Amino acid sequence: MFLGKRLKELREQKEFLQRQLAAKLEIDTPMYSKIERGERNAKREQVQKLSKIFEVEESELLTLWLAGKIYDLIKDESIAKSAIAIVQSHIHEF
Amino acid sequence: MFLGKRLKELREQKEFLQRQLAAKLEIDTPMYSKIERGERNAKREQVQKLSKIFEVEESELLTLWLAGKIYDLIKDESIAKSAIAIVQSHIHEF
DNA sequence: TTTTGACTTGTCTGTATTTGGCTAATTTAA
DNA sequence: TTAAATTAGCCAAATACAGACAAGTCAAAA
Repeated sequence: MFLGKRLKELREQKEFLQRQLAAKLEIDTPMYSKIERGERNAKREQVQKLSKIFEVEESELLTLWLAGKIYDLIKDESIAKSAIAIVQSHIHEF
Repeated sequence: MFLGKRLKELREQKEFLQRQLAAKLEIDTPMYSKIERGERNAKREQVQKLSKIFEVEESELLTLWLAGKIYDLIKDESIAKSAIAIVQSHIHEF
């Protein structure tokens, strides 16, 4: 999973323990572990907190987080590519 | 919304009433109305039923349905484009 | 101008999914 | 072999959502 992989990188780089991050997010360690492995989805506010803790751009982590949510939606769909193409053609309006 | 717009087209083309389709899906008319206007999400099985009723390819409607779900996820996100780009680069593995 | 029929709006509720906590098991490091 | 860190599994609380129902709008017909 996109976000989890990056969180693990950052955590190891900064030499934090899962339980320390869990404490900062006010969840228990197993829960943090699940987020890191992509077994559970983080909430938006948690991602925002994590970007502060790790001192990276909020948009970096939020992008990975959103990508993961999209991926969960389409991962078992054979029509995934065409659905994404439709969305893209309507996104240019932003 | 993608699916709703197409459903309305098909319904008008075949001259069905909302209440007839609602009956076939075993939901009430307001519910069908909401699906058509994109105020509510159809379930996968409903989309499949509708493709049979309207005699169109199941994949056509399912693609629109999935596109709508993706769109709901990203519509308020400024980072939508980059998140989609990430997903796309990982989708080529199918 | 009433009535009728098609569709929409708003609200409520039961169900299903999500989120998080707890305990136990497993892995890793010393 | 311990001790610490991480993961797995299960249960309860919180949340989201499909669907029902009642009441509304808007046409066109009577």
